[in-house]
Amino acid sequence: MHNTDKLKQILHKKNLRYTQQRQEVWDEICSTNEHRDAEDIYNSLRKRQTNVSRATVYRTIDVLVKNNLVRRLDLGDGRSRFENKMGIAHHDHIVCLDCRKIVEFMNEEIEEIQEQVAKEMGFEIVRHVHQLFGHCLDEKCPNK
Amino acid sequence: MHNTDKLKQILHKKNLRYTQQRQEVWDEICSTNEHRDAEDIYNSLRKRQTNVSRATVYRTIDVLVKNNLVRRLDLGDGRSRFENKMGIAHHDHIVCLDCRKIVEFMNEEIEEIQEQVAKEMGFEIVRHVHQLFGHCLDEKCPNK
DNA sequence: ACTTCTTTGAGACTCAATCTCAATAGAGGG
DNA sequence: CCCTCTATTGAGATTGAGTCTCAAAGAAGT
Repeated sequence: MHNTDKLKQILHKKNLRYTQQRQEVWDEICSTNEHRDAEDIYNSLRKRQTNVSRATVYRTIDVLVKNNLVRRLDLGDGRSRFENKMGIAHHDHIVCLDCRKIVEFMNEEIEEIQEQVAKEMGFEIVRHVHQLFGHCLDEKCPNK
Repeated sequence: MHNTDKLKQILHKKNLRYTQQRQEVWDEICSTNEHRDAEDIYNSLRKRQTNVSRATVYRTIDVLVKNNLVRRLDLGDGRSRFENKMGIAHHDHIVCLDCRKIVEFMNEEIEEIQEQVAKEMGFEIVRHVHQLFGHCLDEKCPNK
């Protein structure tokens, strides 16, 4: 389904209005696979003459996150990052402490064990955070 | 080793000064195994007539975290929680979304797999965050 | 077009955490 | 015990991501 249609569909289902601003924010988020924060997204919009206010960027992102179109990433540095979730399989993240590169990983075994562990401890998991922080072995990375 | 001695030892090694305030903050953190934030710790100190300023509480916690006496926990709700790390084995956390109860877990298998995964992706892990969020099956928990 | 209700923008506000800087106080040496 | 050299402290200002307010603008159904 095209991005525009998907957005319209979801907004309609939730009795929310389809607006130019919401479309612009959604387009901007779909335009890359980087892990950007709200300020980055706001600035990218301004750079291409699309003036959506900061408040609206935040509000729209909230709508997209709540409706599962966008994923919020908290890497513990005090601001949320966002990634387009459309047709993207679940994954977790490895972050390089030197160059701040973010790489995605997914391991079915870990997913299963953590489910089992939670069950044993009397929990039903809704979501999880699994992040690895370390040093990448990339040549171009500083501290090499 | 007694708490006071441990603190003195570490401060000395780092050429930092042993002060009454640092001792008080460290004592307060050692006094329970709850996962409290800086404000909680600050308030507990005031409640027992120990006046350490908010800034000093934050600064002392930083010193303790950097020197591995205390662990910082970021559960994604906008404030850091802290736990005494002295003689405490590594563990991760499960959080109940209803009653905010925090339970600790540890699974050697997951630890090993994540190490392996990181290696395969060209990373050397320094630390990790692994948190499970869901609903506990406790009778006393709301939403039952 | 009319009406109703939602959304937007601009700036004020919140809140955890950090910074500033003058005053205070460890710690080692004499 | 005092001196000097620095580190530390307290009080309040500041930061910065994110949220709130409210009047004006704009969807969407009729």
